[in-house]
Amino acid sequence: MEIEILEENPRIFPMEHEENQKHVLKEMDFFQGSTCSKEVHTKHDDGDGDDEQIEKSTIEDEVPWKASEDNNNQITEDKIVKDDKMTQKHEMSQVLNLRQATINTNGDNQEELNPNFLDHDNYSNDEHLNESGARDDHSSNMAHKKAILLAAKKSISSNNTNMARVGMGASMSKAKQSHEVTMRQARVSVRARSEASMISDGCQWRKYGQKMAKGNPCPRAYYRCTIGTSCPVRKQVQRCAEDRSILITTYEGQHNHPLPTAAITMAATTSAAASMLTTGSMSNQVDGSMNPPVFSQTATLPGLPSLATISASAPFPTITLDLTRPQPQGNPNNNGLGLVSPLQQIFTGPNKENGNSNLPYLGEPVSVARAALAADPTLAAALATAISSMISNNKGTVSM
DNA sequence: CGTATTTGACCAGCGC
DNA sequence: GCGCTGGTCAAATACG
Repeated sequence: MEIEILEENPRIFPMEHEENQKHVLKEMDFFQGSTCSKEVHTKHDDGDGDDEQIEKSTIEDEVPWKASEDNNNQITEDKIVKDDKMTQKHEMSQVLNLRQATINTNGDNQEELNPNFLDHDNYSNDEHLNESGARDDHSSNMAHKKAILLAAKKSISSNNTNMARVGMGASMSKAKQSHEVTMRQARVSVRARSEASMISDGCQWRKYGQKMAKGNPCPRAYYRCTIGTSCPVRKQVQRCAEDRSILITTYEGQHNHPLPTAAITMAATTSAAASMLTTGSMSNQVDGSMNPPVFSQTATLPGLPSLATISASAPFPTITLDLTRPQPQGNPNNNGLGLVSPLQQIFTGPNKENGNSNLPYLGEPVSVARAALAADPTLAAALATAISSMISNNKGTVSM
């Protein structure tokens, strides 16, 4: 798995904002008790057998995470207090937010429903929406989207500014261009072995293009996020030229909407890995400048010599996680995906032997997720999302 | 019929 | 300036 972070603040979803946390809490409450994954996964199949397989795999892959969620319902109060203490560490805030979103299933925050939540038109469980009173006028939103797009096109045609473009097409308003410049600087690349045409990350994507890239016989597919209204997040999917069993997924931009439950649940676990990657001794190995982030060299993440490296040609740092690489035999902490010692520590608890107890301990529920992570390369996408979120929250505290 | 995908065309950036 | 390349658009097509 390879993760490239090209900007200091690559927030896929700015969880540190209170409103967004409320979104998450509301969503978790909202979907609680529903059958796993049905409510958050719409059909992705285009009619052929392969994608049908993908859909089935997605549902099956959801199960361990649902189990993790259920286990979190039984989490002790002590553990919650333990989590509260974690909030004192700014660099741990993302983990806590995600965990709280996971364990808070009693609906305490229902009255705090953010009206913006109603703007998201792709939560497919309309029945639940109606029951909760949060009606989603899908057709109305689609008409609104089209109106916005038409306005944007008119704007760009009559307002030929010299604003710098960031690899975008021609049909974009000045305001949107400005937005894109800010939002699309983030980039996260994931390398994972997968036979599927696209790994499932809990989000909804719509394909908008495909190109043959130079030096690779496999076409590169372009997707955009369709969950939020005019969500700027894009992703590219391409098979590795050297090893076509490796799927390279590159995410770019920040989601402007709450993540679907499936993505949140996965991120709740994988954010632990993200935390490990973006905190601790990492700053010892890279340039110490705080802002803007500039890497002067390639660094190997501590404890993850074959999983994660950081490198960049300034000013864009690159974190590279490669779960496709084989791991040494006989390592008791090897989970098969290269998530050796430090990540194992996150999953199993603080390792007092090496003195590094600053890493987040997610407790027993995550052991289920660990198994899922070991068995499911699609979680790489969730990890990428989590890492992006973590790094955004670590701005100023993590040297990148 | 509405929505998603495909695919050729178009545009901008970049190197020569 | 020109050609190459990557990224996006949008009409055509497929699908449920």
